[in-house]
Amino acid sequence: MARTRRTADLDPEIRLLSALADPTRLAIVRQLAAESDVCACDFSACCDVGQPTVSHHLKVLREAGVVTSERRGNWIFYRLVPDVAGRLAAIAGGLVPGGLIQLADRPARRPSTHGSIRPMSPVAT
Amino acid sequence: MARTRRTADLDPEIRLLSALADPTRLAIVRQLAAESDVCACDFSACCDVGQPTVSHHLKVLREAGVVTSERRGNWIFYRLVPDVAGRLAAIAGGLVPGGLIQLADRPARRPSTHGSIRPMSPVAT
DNA sequence: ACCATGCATCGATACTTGTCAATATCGAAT
DNA sequence: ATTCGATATTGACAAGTATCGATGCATGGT
Repeated sequence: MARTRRTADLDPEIRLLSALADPTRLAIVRQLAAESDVCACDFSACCDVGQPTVSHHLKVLREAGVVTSERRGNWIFYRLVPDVAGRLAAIAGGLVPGGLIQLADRPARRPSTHGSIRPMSPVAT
Repeated sequence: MARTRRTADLDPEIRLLSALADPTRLAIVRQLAAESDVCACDFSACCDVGQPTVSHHLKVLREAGVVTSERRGNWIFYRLVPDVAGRLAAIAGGLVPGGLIQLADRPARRPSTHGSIRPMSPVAT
């Protein structure tokens, strides 16, 4: 049984990463970054998938807080939520190796629960 | 039939995003960002999954170019590949709305060409 | 040589997801 | 009201994947 896999109730960062981790959706998002105001009908052209599929991906992006939609007459225009790049950059910032978010202290390079450390003599208990 | 869903042969950016878009793997990567040199055995503790599952996720991360492994005695230590944060930040940079990569021009806020949804040659009006 | 330990691999299983065809809905124009 | 065009929704299906138990394979200590 899968333990924690529900996409719905995950934290926003996983939602954001998941939303972007698909070729079609990344293409959509990039087109939005370039044009900033794109009709839904334009995506089917760029992404080589059918209309229902585009609609599905737009819904995923909407629910992940990546895009917003606005109806204008007969068609619907999409925009990037402004801080998407910032949110992604923040995740990247948290991954800087020697990072800014240094933890309190790092006792040593050793496995935690395992008696001793040394690469040479792990004497269990 | 799924059209383009193989994780294996996707472009590296999708690979990176997919690798990070999982709670367990993001936790692993964050611990690596904080400690920079972690024994595989420590991840099972932090992530609340079994050992084979951790091993699987580490493999995914390795194949996505996110981590490297080094055997030291009886254990295997993992590290973040240094430029992971940079690669993610680069993706974020490509998503800046008014972005640096502005396209030529945006004549107006209008759908490209209507009359058909499917990929077809744009009929200039 | 043998055994113990840490990690990877295999096989199975359940859940998730990307896709499409068909259909419904919504807004505008007639 | 009717019709038409643009999107969304539904239902179904195939492929992906996260997980686990069992097992295999190194490595190091006895």
